Amino acid sequence: MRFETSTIKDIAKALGLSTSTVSRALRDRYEISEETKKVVLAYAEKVNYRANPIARSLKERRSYSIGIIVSEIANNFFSQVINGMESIAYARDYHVIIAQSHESSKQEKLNVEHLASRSIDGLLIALSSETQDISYLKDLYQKGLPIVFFDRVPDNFETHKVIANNFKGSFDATEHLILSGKRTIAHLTNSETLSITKERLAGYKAALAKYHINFNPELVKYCQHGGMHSAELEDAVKELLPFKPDGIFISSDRLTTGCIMALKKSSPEVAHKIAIAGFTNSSLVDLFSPSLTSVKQPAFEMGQVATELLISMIEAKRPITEFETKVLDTELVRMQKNVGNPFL
Amino acid sequence: MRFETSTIKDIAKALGLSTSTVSRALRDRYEISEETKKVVLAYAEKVNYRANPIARSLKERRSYSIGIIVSEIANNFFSQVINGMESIAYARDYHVIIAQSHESSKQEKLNVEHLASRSIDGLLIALSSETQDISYLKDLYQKGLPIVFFDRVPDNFETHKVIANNFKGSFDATEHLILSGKRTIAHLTNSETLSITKERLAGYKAALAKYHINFNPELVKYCQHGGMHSAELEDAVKELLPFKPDGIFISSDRLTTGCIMALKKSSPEVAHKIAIAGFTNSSLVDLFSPSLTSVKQPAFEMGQVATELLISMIEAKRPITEFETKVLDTELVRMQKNVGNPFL
DNA sequence: AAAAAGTGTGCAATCGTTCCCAAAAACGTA
DNA sequence: TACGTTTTTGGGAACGATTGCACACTTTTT
Repeated sequence: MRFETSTIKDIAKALGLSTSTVSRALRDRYEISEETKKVVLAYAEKVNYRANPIARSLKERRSYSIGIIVSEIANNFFSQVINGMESIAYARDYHVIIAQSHESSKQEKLNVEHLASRSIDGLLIALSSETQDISYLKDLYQKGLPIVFFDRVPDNFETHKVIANNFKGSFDATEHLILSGKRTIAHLTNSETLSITKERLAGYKAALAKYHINFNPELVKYCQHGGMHSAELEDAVKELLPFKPDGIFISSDRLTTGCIMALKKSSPEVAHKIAIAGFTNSSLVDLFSPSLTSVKQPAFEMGQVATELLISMIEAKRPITEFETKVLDTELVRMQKNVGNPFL
Repeated sequence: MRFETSTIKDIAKALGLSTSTVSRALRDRYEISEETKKVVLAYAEKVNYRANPIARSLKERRSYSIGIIVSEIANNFFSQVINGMESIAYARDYHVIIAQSHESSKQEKLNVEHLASRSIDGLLIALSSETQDISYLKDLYQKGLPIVFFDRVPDNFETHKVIANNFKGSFDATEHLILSGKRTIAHLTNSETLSITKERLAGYKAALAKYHINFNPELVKYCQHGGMHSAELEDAVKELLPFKPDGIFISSDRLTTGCIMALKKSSPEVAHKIAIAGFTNSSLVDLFSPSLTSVKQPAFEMGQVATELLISMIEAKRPITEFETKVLDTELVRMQKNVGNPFL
């Protein structure tokens, strides 16, 4: 079960050189004669030499790999973010290791520690909806692991962060509902502890205030597990319906699709009467019935920006003291009236 | 930028033992006195010792990690497969590295070679729709890398494979369309070279034959890039419409959603008049309008089975000579008549 | 012509483990 | 007591790469 790959030693032996010389020729470092370099490179090419990244990692104490933690890859938003991350990472000769927390803080910690022990050079993480205690991340950070947060960020952690303009996205979506004549607008959202939850709630409230609509806390429902359990969502929807909302603003991808599903299942007769606006990056919204207004996050770009920041930290010569929080604008995609109408 | 973790050497020094002894105590191998073992384990626990997987990989020439190649993680089917793989891998102390081919054979090869150089212990792969030449996989396999194919498998490669019962799934879906009274049934499918394409086409043909409907090759459209380019899909749909199909059977996840989208975009007036049946593992089909009949693959289970087979290969004492191709049954989820009707 | 500076190469240590081999300790038996 | 056997431990060589240092050789400087 073992590979037969040629090593630097094999090359050295074959060419009658020392391993150091071969290494230098390959790495193109230090002064080395053009001639020997050419010979070595040619031979390396011939035997299809590939440096062993494991050995290099051990020696250099770094792995040229970046860890990514998201709650789920089966999520439009996150898979798009990951694609953005990959695009930058590959271009800069890093590769990525993806792990899923499944919205469990325990799983999250396990994954982070596993990645750390595999000598990742940096970590890109969106916190799980359960996560409260991030002290283990602080420890790792203090030990020298660069970390960049995206989407779901902690507020008591000084490092680079990349988020969407959650306040504005929520404000716009809520305002859109109001301008379409809705007055009893419910808000279905994620775990109360998440940064995105707070920011999106604030945007929702601000829009209500602008149009002098009273904020009713009973119209806000939190989902501790981010909609991972369908019962959680169905309960929330059930509790909202008695208030007869004419609009719902939903604050995350999974919740948005889950809510429509729950609505259709529990009360198909009202499902089409409630206007829905929600965060989602699903490319399939055009197919949904009832249709909805969606807030799209610049997911791909978010992944790119986060990765650029992380790599800059990794490759920084001196410790970084100034951190940025990049805020990217969301896009409001208004419901298309005729979509979902079977007679068109 | 470096971690301060304690090594086996540190423990040895602190306890006045040799590294060999400490290693043995930790690994629980060879004969070692209960007493020293206890002391070592206690101290290791105290300093929170974590073995360095990189060093171990180098020494043991294995990494306890499994490579996964799919065309895209932003695909319901594949993300579910990956979840199945993770579940088994983690339980058996392996971890997974995911890479995407984006349906490009070049990217696929690059990824595979990168994973191989990172000393993965085995590879789980679904071929890209572009892939024709798998000689590089054969090379790796011959050099000792265990490979298990799933979903899209080559026929000229002797190893374990896990696939869905594509013939039956297609047969059932096509038959369902026929039984709902459709007679001009088009077939939109993937690249002609893929195993799944051939099998699903055969199922489609068989169903037609059973009901004495002539097979018309012009009603079959292939998408070389698996629907990665929306133009490709729109063209295919446009070419099909003149034949006035009353039903379409679509053979992959991305194509199914993409086709409905294209249909709605190009000819909203007929979109709801054509009955659609297609392979998809989207959890959102209930929201789609027009609604459709879907063929669901046991994705999670497929991932589990493939991973179990792979790990059995990795851990096999002697070379394996008998290979199996596991075939898992699909499930037909019939269209719900009232779904998609805004007046219900 | 000798000293200084510059080039190209090899030696050997190192990263953190594992494991072969041998030495030491403990025990048993004659 | 002497010797063999078993158990436990330590020494040290790998695994494949990088790199500081020393050394040889060439070229330049004085």
